[in-house]
Amino acid sequence: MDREIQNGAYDDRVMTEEQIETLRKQIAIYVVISEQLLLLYNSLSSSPLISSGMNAIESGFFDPMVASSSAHGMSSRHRWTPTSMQLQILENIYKEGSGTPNPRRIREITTELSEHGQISEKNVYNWFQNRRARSKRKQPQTTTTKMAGQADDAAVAVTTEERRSCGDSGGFESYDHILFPTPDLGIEHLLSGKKFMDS
Amino acid sequence: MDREIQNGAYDDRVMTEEQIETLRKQIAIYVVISEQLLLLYNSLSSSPLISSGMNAIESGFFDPMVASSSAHGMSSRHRWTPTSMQLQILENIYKEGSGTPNPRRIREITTELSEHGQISEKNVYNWFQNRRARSKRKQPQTTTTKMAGQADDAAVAVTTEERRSCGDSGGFESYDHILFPTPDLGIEHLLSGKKFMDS
DNA sequence: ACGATATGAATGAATG
DNA sequence: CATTCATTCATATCGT
Repeated sequence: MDREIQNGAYDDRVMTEEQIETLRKQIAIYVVISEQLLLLYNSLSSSPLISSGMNAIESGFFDPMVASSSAHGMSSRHRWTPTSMQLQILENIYKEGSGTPNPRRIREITTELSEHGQISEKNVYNWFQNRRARSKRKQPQTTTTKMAGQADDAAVAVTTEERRSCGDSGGFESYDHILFPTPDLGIEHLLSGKKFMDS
Repeated sequence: MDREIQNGAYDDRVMTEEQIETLRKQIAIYVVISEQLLLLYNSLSSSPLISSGMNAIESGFFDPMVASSSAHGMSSRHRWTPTSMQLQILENIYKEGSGTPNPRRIREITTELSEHGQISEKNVYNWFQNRRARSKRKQPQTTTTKMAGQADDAAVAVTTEERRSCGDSGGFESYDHILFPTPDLGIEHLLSGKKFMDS
């Protein structure tokens, strides 16, 4: 693949491909781990975990967002916050649907989503409104409008492009506040329990 | 009608950053999932779980650059920090009564500010949003401390400006788009063996 | 180092 | 729909 150097510095990217590659590996590994664990669990437990659609997750078992909010008492649930499940579903619908959810559809969606958490039609409606409005903001970039004639930082090159099609790969972009513990969220601490910190 | 042709765009995050973010999120998700599953498993069995399917990881398969990443070399995820110059200009404009940051105006401002450092329309937009919100909520006044329009802006700006000259406007993003792993790495297939919409 | 504060950014909800 | 407001999250900086 060819990349065009816009700033003349192909080497000063904050993250090298190598690092990125590592990230990818990590993900792949986690996929495997999760699958293995799931299998393991299911093999010796009568409690259906995945067979029932991974309800454990929905039940707040793992949803970090829910967990965090509830930890705070959650008494102040002024503003609805979609659970990861709900978000995923919404994203899915958004992707296929022309983004023009008719009232009837809204109702359906709401019903469906209500199985994964508290939600109202209004929420769904708003969500789609916002989703659409916000994706409207691509970044054609091009701040070069009239950079006048200064010549200080030519290194700046907002390589913007590519719409915000982020919701795709899984629609899990709402995990921003997920606990991303320490930079070294290696699997070590996962595998060795919480003892790896001991040293 | 002038739809956002190619300029506007309050959302102009460099996509590399975004993609990396997505990767990080995915990993984070897997971390959580794995932890939960592990916990589940362990609660049911005392068997050596680690030696089961995780060997692959420990065997060095897992090679995180994690440790080196967020140390301080900083990856891409940095929030914009206005330079003193930019801040002054912003404050100026804010006070001038153009408290109505019209999209049009935003663009102008951005262009101007971009001469003093990396900045995007989104940054400007956010800045005004926050500035206004903050002013409103912050009415405690009476605190002759150092509020009002004294030297709040300049002081802070100068302080942070030099100090935080690390990833500032200079060498920010030059990286191009990174290749994205297969979207299939999403945890969908993990979470659901079924479809979400049973409608 | 940890905790408080300031502030950039994300986003649900409201308004036109 | 397009914008704007309000609330919240996350992180940088500073204080003890």
